[in-house]
Amino acid sequence: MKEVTIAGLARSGGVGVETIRYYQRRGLLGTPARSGGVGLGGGIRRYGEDDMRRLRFIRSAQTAGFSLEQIGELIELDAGEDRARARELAGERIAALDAKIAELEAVRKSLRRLAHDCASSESGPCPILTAFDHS
Amino acid sequence: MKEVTIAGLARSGGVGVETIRYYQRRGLLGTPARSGGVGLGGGIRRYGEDDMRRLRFIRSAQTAGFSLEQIGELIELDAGEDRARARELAGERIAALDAKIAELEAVRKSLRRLAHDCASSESGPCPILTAFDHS
DNA sequence: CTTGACTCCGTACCATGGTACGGGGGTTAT
DNA sequence: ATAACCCCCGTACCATGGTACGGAGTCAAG
Repeated sequence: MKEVTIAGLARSGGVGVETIRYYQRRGLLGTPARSGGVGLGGGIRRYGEDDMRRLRFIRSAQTAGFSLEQIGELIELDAGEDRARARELAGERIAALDAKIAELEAVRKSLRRLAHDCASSESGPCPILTAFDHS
Repeated sequence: MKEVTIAGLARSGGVGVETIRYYQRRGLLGTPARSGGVGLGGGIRRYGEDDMRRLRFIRSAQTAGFSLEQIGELIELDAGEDRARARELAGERIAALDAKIAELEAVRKSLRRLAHDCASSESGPCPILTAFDHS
């Protein structure tokens, strides 16, 4: 069942070991019992498929623009099955994504025009540097 | 010629006074001489159209995803007329915007599907909470 | 000529999402 | 059994982009 150490888990998620430990501190990932646990300082923790799925979830949700705090809430919902709340969070995020995408598209459009104008006129001030004035 | 105090400038840009002062510390905005300058501590600084334009530039460029440091560079280019560098910065930003927009669109798409699935099935675990697993 | 709103400035603090350090011990191959 | 490498944990630090605090000076109105 493919159990790995913290470094393996980190690699599987494309993050650093310290990031895993950070997520544990934030309560987003659990800290498995130490195996081989021999007295002082004990052994080494082993992570399995569940942890990898959880980690992937965190990274995906993060890409989706959820903050770590919101991700924590999502994870708690997972236990509580509060579908309404989950949909609410998703809806909020979709609206925010729509707005952000529209904004970025507008910016990209004007930046493209500017870069083009700048390239096609060799004299005078570069329009990139003055254009942001008009909005 | 409509000169204002720092609070007026801040309002004109939709930011707080402290933000203006922060930009000054960062070298993004200048600090005009104090008018009424009477001895110890002097008078109050007045800001004009140039400052407002500069502030608008900063906020717009920020919306475009430039960091304050990059904005500082852009402002320096404004004096130096280095068109090639300006185009380079714009090109980098456009590429980054393209990537970010594509990413956000992908996320939005899956989130939309998920919210829909969650709404249309009233039993079992809400798919929002498990779906991020598959990518 | 005082009151109240505003300014100046330095310095400290905040949230977010990590990243680094260091002293300890564990595990594995040679 | 010794080196080379990994893990554990607490604590400190980092970048970014601000926000807050507090004492002192300034300015316009009443």
